[in-house]
Amino acid sequence: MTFSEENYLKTIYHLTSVSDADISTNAIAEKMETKASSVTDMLKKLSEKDLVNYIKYQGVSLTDKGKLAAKMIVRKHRLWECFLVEKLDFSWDEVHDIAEQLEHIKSEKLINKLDDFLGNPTEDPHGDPIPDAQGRIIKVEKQLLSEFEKNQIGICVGVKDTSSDFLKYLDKQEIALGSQIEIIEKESFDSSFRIRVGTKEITISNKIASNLYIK
Amino acid sequence: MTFSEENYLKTIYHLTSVSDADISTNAIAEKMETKASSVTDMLKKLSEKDLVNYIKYQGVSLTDKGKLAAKMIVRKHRLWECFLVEKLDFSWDEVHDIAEQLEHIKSEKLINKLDDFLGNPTEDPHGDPIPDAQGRIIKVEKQLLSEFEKNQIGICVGVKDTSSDFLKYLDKQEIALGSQIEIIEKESFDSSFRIRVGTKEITISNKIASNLYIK
DNA sequence: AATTAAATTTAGACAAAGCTAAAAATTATA
DNA sequence: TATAATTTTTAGCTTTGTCTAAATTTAATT
Repeated sequence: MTFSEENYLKTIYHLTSVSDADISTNAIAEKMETKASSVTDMLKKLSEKDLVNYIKYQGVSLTDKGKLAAKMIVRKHRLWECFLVEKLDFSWDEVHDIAEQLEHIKSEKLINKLDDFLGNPTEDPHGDPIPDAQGRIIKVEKQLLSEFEKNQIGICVGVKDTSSDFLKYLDKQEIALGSQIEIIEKESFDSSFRIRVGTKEITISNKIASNLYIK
Repeated sequence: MTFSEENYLKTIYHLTSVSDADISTNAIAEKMETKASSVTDMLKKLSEKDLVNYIKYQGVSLTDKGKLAAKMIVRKHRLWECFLVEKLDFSWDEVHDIAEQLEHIKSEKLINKLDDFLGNPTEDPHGDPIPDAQGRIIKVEKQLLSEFEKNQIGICVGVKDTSSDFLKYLDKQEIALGSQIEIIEKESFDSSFRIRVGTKEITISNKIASNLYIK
């Protein structure tokens, strides 16, 4: 499997986890910052290899084989992210691009040994679940902070947006995985939130609240 | 720089370290298991980028820029090999192919952090030197066991051949880096050696002795 | 020195993965 | 429902890195 094929599978996998329905050519093109015509070419190729179910003009979905392959790439990506943060002391906003490269290294033995070396983590540094060697995922039920009501208290367990900008903002506000967050006030005018993080009180926009997972 | 370009640079670097003279197209082709015509194409490209000095029909050598680039690839390869052996518990005969992939990961920060994580090793699991971040190499003077004479004693500090077969043979004979080796007898007929490794006495062929570095 | 052999390069072709522009199918709208 | 707008696909071109076969240059040998 080529790097490019792997990237397409991963993208389709991620898009599927949001929408459930078949994925459109344009959606893939947009996510991958490529052209629709390139996507069409690749879908034919992946279909040929039984990695996706593809019908012209109708969109695409992963076959079982494709889904497992995608999960293995996600597994690698997230395990490498753990390695970078926990062992090499990278911060959580720096690891994505490097993991994007490392996820394509081909060696099952390597990834399973890495898994053991890291103590078989179930989540990556952004709170996303890590599939095991069989592709099984432990789902943690979690809500967006934006769906919380006044006086509710929860623990930050993940981020939806993993962009460097967002993660650096969180660092600045001292919001990390494991932080306790309490809703003090919900401003009805702009849907912003007054929250307590640890001992500090801060105001965050609705956009921020819509990208924080709480349990 | 593409994977392919990096592989050519690395190959030229390795060939240079043996012969010193300009490298021939065929030598590169043979080492890389590709065709001479493909090599010619790539040499033009590398020359265009000032990574090699290339004159038609005359052979090729690395420029300073090319040599530094090659050293950085070798640095990455050998640091990753250390990681695999020391942290993930791979054996020394398993790491080459995986490091061959990992050496192409692009991130200076990553490789320098990995270097620190490993305690800034100066040699890889086969006894080969690891260039530092500036490309400097600590040269250790070492001899082939085959050049030793009767009654000489030394420590095994490296292997010339790093093929899995050879390394497994050494494991079987309990010869490892750091093993003390004493020449008991040199058989003039076939140039084989009777040696003492630790407490055991064994006989090894000249081919084996020609691939073991001793200090 | 002439000829043969070997090494090297050139020319032209191919597969992968991308692109643009045009055609076709689907969806939305008047 | 007919037309317009959007989406998707097709056709053809480009680049990278490879190949084969032919041409050229260098080296070896008579």
